Amino acid sequence: MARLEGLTTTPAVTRVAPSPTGDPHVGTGYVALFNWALAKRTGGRFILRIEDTDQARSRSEHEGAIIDALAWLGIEADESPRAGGDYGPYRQSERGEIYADHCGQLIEKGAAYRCFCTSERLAEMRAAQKAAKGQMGYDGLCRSLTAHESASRAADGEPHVVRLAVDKSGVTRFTDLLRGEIEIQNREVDDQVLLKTDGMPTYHLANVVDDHLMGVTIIMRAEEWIPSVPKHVMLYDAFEWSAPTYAHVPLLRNADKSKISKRKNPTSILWYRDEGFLPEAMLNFLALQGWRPNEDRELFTTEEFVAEFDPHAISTGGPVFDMTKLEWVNGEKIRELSPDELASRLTNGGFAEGWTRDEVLGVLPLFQERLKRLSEFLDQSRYIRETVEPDMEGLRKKTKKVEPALLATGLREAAEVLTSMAGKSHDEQEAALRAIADRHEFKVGALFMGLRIAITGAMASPPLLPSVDAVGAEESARRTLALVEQLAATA
RNA sequence: GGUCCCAUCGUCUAGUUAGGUCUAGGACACCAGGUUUUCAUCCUGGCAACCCGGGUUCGAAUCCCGGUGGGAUCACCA
Repeated sequence: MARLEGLTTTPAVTRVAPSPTGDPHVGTGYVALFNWALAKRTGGRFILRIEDTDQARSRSEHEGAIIDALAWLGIEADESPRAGGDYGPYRQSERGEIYADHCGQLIEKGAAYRCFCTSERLAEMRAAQKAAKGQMGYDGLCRSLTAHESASRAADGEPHVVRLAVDKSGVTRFTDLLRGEIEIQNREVDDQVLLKTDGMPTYHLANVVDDHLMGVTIIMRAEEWIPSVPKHVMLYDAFEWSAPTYAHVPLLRNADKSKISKRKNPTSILWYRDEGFLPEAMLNFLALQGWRPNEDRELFTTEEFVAEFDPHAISTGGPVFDMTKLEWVNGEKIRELSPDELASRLTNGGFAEGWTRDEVLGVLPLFQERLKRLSEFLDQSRYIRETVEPDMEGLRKKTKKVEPALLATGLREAAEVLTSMAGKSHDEQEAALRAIADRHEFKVGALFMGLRIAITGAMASPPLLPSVDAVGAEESARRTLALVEQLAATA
């Protein structure tokens, strides 16, 4: 496609510009990671700008949550409301004068005009356009106002917005790094509102002014913005600025291919954190949605990603968010961690309530290869701390061929072995247990399954003898004898 | 509906820029087998795709055109 030489070698100034209107969105993380990686790789700057011009929906607590969530992923902005920087403020609500001033320039140049139309008139106009199945968009009524009338009505305090004066003839072309040349007929472009009645800019104005003033060199954002690029290009032209490079990345999708949404997928980064997904797994997985290293390899570290990332290589198809693959990546990353590190993550992340770090470390060998999410730890390890209701039905199924009385006898003897041989090697213990089954002439598997269900409660559980160690020999024997009684009671 | 974007296994993708090396490669998932007292891990193998139709060409997954399908967008939200 539109290959840009030097893109990965000249310092890039990139940005992510979330709106603080909800929980930190996984899509924000997705776009942020590409922008961050390019800036980092090229030794440029990565800016986190808060687009809070929608005063009704923006909430300040979301701003902090977004910055924190990105930091959790390992994405730290060089410039942001929190980090500061030379091109601030980084909160659009604090840049009102800048927009007003630039908007004034546009009006003077004739590239924008005041519009006094009421929302009622706009609603009627749209209804009529819809009924007539005609072209949608502002009809340009206020565009014919004389400069004098426009200025004096504004001076009288009449509420108004400022609109972009689009030349409806011709076509606007721009190049997208991933998609090549895109052209849109100007008649399709609406006289977009640039400055709202409340004096705040809309996205279109704010975004262009800020990106220019902050020195942004490449805009990587979601593809949903493609249709509005002509408006931005017109603004750059009107200001006589040169436009940055555009790269519209695909949208993350639900299983039905629609744009990823709360209803069909967890979309909050906080949810993934609280479920026990590792930030490095999350980042690896997200990067995989459209990008991959040169070799056939899907697991990589954040450092490797940064070192190799090239925006040209992002694919254009919208990737379906696959939780199963995320879990696989997470499991792999969990297994890569040192037990020490994993124990820390478990305790610090609140996934081992009631356990000390050392206690966790002690039993970790039983669970490290079994965890897909850190949140599973408590459930998987429950049997170690408390008696778990044994799966009697499972036991019956697995020991069908053994005389119940015989099995009971075997289990009683096994309980005896567990206590008498406590502290001996697992090999010796196992040999003794096998001898029991052999003596009574039934399958060793049945005996082990009985013990397993007695001690861990379930048919599928961590290795038996290490579990006995973790539970304690006395307690294990007690649970075994309890099972024997339960067996007799139900027989 | 208008406009724009996209289109390789169920899913993520390699291959498309410079057409042959592609009887289309890898990974997840799934299935089968091995290791294991269960599960998990690990190992081996298997299933499985170039949306359709034309054209260009000796040759097309790759280039062109037309369909079809999916998506996004048409706000004083971003």
